[in-house]
Amino acid sequence: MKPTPAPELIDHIGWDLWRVTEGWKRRFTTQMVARGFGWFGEARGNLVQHIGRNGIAQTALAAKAGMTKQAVQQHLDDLVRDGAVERVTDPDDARRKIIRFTALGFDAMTVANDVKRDIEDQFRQLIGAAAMDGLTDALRVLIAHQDDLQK
Amino acid sequence: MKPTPAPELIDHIGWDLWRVTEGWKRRFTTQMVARGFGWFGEARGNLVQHIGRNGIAQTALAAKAGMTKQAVQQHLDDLVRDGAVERVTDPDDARRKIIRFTALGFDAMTVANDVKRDIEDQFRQLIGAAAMDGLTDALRVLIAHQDDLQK
DNA sequence: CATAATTGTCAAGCAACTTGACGATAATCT
DNA sequence: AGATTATCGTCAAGTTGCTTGACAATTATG
Repeated sequence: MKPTPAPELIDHIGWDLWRVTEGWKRRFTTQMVARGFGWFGEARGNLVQHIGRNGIAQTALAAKAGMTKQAVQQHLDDLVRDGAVERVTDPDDARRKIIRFTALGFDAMTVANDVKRDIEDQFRQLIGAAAMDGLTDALRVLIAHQDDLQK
Repeated sequence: MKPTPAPELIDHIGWDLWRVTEGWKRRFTTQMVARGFGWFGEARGNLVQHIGRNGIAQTALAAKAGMTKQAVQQHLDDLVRDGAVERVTDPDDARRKIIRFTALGFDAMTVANDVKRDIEDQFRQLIGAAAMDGLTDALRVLIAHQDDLQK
């Protein structure tokens, strides 16, 4: 006697975005594990992508990654332990320590880039080249205006 | 002298997706707080959207939300404490407890739906109606094929 | 009716953060 | 110059959102 299955759940863009993003992350992590870089997890990937070719100081890295310096430090402890990056004291400022990729770290980044391209290609195959371009453009515009709609 | 082949970071779709998704979540949470539903946080929102109008058992809810029943239980403890849902023992099965919205819970869902629509409208204004439709379609296709590209 | 499965629960632990406090160093200001 | 102020990295502890493991109560199955 209880009909009314009623659509109480709105299908919203945020939910769609979340699911696709989760799918992307899951695939990326799976692929990195499969290629022997299992220590290159999700959180570390998000951090490590801000380390440039020439290295970066921890605090600057934290700012770029949008995390506290303490959070960054904890991830870096692990990354140093796994041999992906190294901490070098800045000769110009004894307080500062520069984070730089090791050879292993560069390898991981190269593989990560390959994986990203692979996933992107599969996306493109699924929805078509035109839709893929549209998707990218739309996301870029939204990102560019992220701060405008802060409120 | 730098013989580094140096893989500089490529701009990938996953990063774009992540940033837009984060922006969406941040805005949603901010708006819910502003409208007096600060207890309706991000994790709870993801869970609560699977509670139907007629309620649902905890284990079934966990399956829908893709979490363990223990994780669900912990969120429900909070939601019960905040008066958003209630646990009712199923008359047909004394083991089972049905999770149902209270009046406050329904209010929260209504407000949440409004907020979602608002954000969606702002997105549409930014990128245009056509691009918004394309975005939604693209995301839906990718979601639909999520399992195909499991590997 | 004995055994197995399911439901919810208690407990402990882990990952990815956070805030707070602090010593070492560098920059700025009298 | 010296004294204050700011910055950098670090140690410690707490929070959130999950996880795995164990278990009693209840229902389903042989």
